[in-house]
Amino acid sequence: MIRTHTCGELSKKEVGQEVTLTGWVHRRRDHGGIIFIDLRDKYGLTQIKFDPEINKEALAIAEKFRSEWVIKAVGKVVARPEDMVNEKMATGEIEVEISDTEVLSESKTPPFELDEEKAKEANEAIRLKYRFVDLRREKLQKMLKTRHEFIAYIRNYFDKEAFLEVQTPILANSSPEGARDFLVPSRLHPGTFYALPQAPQQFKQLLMVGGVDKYFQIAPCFRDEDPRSDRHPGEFYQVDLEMSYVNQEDVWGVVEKLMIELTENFSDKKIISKPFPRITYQEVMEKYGTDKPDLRFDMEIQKVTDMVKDSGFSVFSGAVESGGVVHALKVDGGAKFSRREIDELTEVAKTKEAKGLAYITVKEDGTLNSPIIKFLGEDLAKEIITKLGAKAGDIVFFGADKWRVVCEALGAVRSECGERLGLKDPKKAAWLWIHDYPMYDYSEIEEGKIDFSHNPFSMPQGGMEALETKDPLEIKAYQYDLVVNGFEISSGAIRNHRPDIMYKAFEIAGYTKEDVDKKFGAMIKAFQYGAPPHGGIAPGLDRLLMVLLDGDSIRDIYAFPKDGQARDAMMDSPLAVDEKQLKDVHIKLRSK
RNA sequence: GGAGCGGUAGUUCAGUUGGUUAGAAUGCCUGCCUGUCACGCAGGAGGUCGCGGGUUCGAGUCCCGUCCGUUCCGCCA
Repeated sequence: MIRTHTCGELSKKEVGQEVTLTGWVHRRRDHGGIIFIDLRDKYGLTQIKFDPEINKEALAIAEKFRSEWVIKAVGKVVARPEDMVNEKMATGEIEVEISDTEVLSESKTPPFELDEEKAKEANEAIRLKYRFVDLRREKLQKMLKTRHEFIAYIRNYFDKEAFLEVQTPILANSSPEGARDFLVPSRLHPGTFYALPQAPQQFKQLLMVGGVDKYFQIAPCFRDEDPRSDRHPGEFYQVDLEMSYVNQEDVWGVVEKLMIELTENFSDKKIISKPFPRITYQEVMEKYGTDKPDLRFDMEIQKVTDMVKDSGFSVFSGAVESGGVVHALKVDGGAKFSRREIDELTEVAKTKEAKGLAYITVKEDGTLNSPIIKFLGEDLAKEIITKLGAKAGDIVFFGADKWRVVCEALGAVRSECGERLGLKDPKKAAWLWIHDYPMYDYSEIEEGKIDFSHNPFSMPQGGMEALETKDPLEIKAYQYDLVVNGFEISSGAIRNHRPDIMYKAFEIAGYTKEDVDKKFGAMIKAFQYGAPPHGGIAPGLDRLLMVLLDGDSIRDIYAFPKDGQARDAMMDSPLAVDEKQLKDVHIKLRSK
């Protein structure tokens, strides 16, 4: 080693020792005759001193040092004078008197300041371009370390639980359901393509058929979709797992225990409820208007359809007459929302296709204020307010439309109110399970057509009998989600391992036997050779870390994140490739 | 693909009803300084106000277009 110690470890114990330190010049304080430098490495900061009485040549070299130069410095550890101890520094009791020094590597002036105490964080675009510099900052060093420990913890957990980690192929097949694939052209087989896996879904199920019994993988997943703040473009990681001979409870048990441990070991958040609450899809949509509710605060949506259907207020009664519902959301302390804020909340509701947002405020003197009272009637308004338990200072929002629109619009308003009223406490973790997802739903693409509402590989509740006898829209699947603080962390299911039930399930969604054989040939074939019942789940590693560490963006969780356009600003990818490379893989670009 | 917000010094930002030579902090450079620790003091360099067009006597400021960034919607089994 070039160094004898790191910049984070020297203390009074080493006083008198001759040491060699290496690192970046973090800050320099040149007093003319004497120069102090805070030398930085991964481990910390140490003040080194260049003194003409110790060594004039070293001082002369140090005069040239600038920010972010990489240097080596040899000297003696000395205790600082009593009144010169720096309590803010871990190594603040000592300093090193340098007798010999050397430049290992010069640095251009950094494109942004690294000193977090001195400067605000630079724009993300410039930090991504110079990620190798940005990574030196304490915040990102901490992220890398935590991510490493997080993954190590997970691996150890599953190892102890007798799971086997198996690497599944990165070059796989395009999957017909789901997100857009990343395609990889085959050179050996002209005109054919691999696809990067959106998830190891089929492989892990095949591992169950292959007798692995309990599988997990820190699995890279690839989806070619537009990014969001909680969705890293292109690639991300899942803690993928699958177990044989299990029911929902078994999967939940394994994952819930892990999530509790991860929350408690890697965040300062207190889990609101253990065991995690379990809510059906139907109930969560009606109460919270989303299948990823933030339960750090209560604020439940309530049904008022029956109370208002004969009110004569056309917005309400009209919605009911055309098969819709009227739901209400009471917001404690919401009466203080300004007209402008209510308008903004209305815009939020409109993003979920609501046409508007009716409301009644309860003023401090208990009287009601609302543009809809004259339509609704004073008495009915009071009755509703009383029923909902609204008191002075509260506001009640109403949604009147189709069931889904009302649920989702009020759900979005609920979330926004929680945000505005400061109810999303960063010191809390509200986990919950959502289960009993519908197996089918009306297709969003084709009017009237029935399609899988979630994962086509899920086992329908009631099995073959349900498929043959029930209204498809009434059939539930053994399908579940895991949510924390309003983020969907994971989806999972007990899988359909029976070829006959599989064909039937796909038939209802409009797929023929031939379609299934063609698209899921390997899996359907495998299920004909003795497939154990199995199920699993796949928590998103990056999103989970982001939530636990309170990151603003999923990009904070990666060493080398893509930018908002799915580019790597540092490597400048994606790039055009040589004509020869294209020829090798039998690709001809369409001329522009 | 659609909508909102933004683009001024290396960086983070300010810039009034359109009005002289576009500012601050920090960084950078030079000089001074032997106990600082976000050292201090003095001086200096640094700007295609994203780009193009328009209105105007005059545009960083107003209008149109465009590019880039960002958030949200669509999309994400």
